[in-house]
Amino acid sequence: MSDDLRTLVEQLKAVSHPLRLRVLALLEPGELCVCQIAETLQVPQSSVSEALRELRRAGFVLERKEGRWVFVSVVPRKQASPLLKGLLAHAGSLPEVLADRARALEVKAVAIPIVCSKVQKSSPVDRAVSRV
Amino acid sequence: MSDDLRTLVEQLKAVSHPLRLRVLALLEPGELCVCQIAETLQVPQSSVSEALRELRRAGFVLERKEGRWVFVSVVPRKQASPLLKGLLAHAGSLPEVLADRARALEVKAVAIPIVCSKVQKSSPVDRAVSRV
DNA sequence: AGGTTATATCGGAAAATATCGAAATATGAA
DNA sequence: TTCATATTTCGATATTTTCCGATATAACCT
Repeated sequence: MSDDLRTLVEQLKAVSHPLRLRVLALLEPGELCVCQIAETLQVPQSSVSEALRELRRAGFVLERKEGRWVFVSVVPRKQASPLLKGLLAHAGSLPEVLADRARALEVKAVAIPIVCSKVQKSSPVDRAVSRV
Repeated sequence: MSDDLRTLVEQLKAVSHPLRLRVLALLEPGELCVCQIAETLQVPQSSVSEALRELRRAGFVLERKEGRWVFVSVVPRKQASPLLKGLLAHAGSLPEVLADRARALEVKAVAIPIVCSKVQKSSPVDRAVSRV
C-alpha cells in the first residue's frame, strides 16, 4: 500500500472515534490544557491523554508546555489540510459539540489548578453521577 | 452520545480502511460491478462485498441490479455530503488510486462474464502472483 | 425442474483497538 | 532535597474489526 493512502487512512482512523472527534472539535475555538479537556468531557484524564496522542500522530493538534500544564490546540488554519478543515466545519455544527464547548467555557471560568485537582481526584462514580 | 455525532463517526469509520477507501475512490469515475472491483483490486469477492456493505451503510454508494450483476456507484454529487466530496477530492489525487483507476479501464475492456468467471475461480495464490 | 453464475452472508480465528486504574515520569514548589 | 501535582505510559481485559474460505442465496438459462 502506498504511503499516501496509508497516511490518509491513519488520519481518518484518528477521528473515527467519538472521544477523539469530540476532543478535536472542542479545541477549535482555542487551546485547552489536558485537565480542562478531561473535566469538560467528564472522562478519565488518561483517556484524554491517549486521544491526544492519536490526534498528534495524525498531525491535527499541537502542544505547548507551560510549567506542569500541557496546552493543546488545533494546528493553525494555514497548515490545516482540507480534510481537517472540512471535519471541523462539519463537527462544529453538531449539537453535542456545541454543548461540549459551552461546558468548556464554564470550566475555563475556574482556575486551572482547581480544575486539575478535581480531575485527578475524580473516580468513575463521580463521573457517572455528574453525567446525570 | 448524540445521533449526529455517532453518524459522523460511523461515516469516518467506513472510510478509515484501505480497501473501503480504495473501492470508494475507484467508483468515482463511474459505476462498476462487484466482480470488476474484485478483479481490479485483486482481492476476494467476499471482501469487496463486505466493503460495499459498509460504504452503503454510510450512505456513500448506491447499487443498481442488472440481472445477476450488481453495479455500484458513488451517490450523485448533488446528494453527496461535503465530507464525501472532500474525501473524493483528496483520494483522487493519490497515485495508488490513479493506478487502480487505470487498471479498472483495462478490466472494463473485457466482457463482464469473462471477468466474473475469472474472479470466481481465483485463489489466494493467483492473486499473490498477479500482484507482482 | 436442474444447472450455472454473481453476489451475499456466515464462521471463526487472528489482529487491532478501547478502556481505565495503577504506576512511572516530569515539572514546580517548599 | 522532598513533596505535590499534571501528564504519560503501562498492564490487563474486553470488545471490535479484519480477513477469507465455505456456504447460502438469488437470478438467469436450458
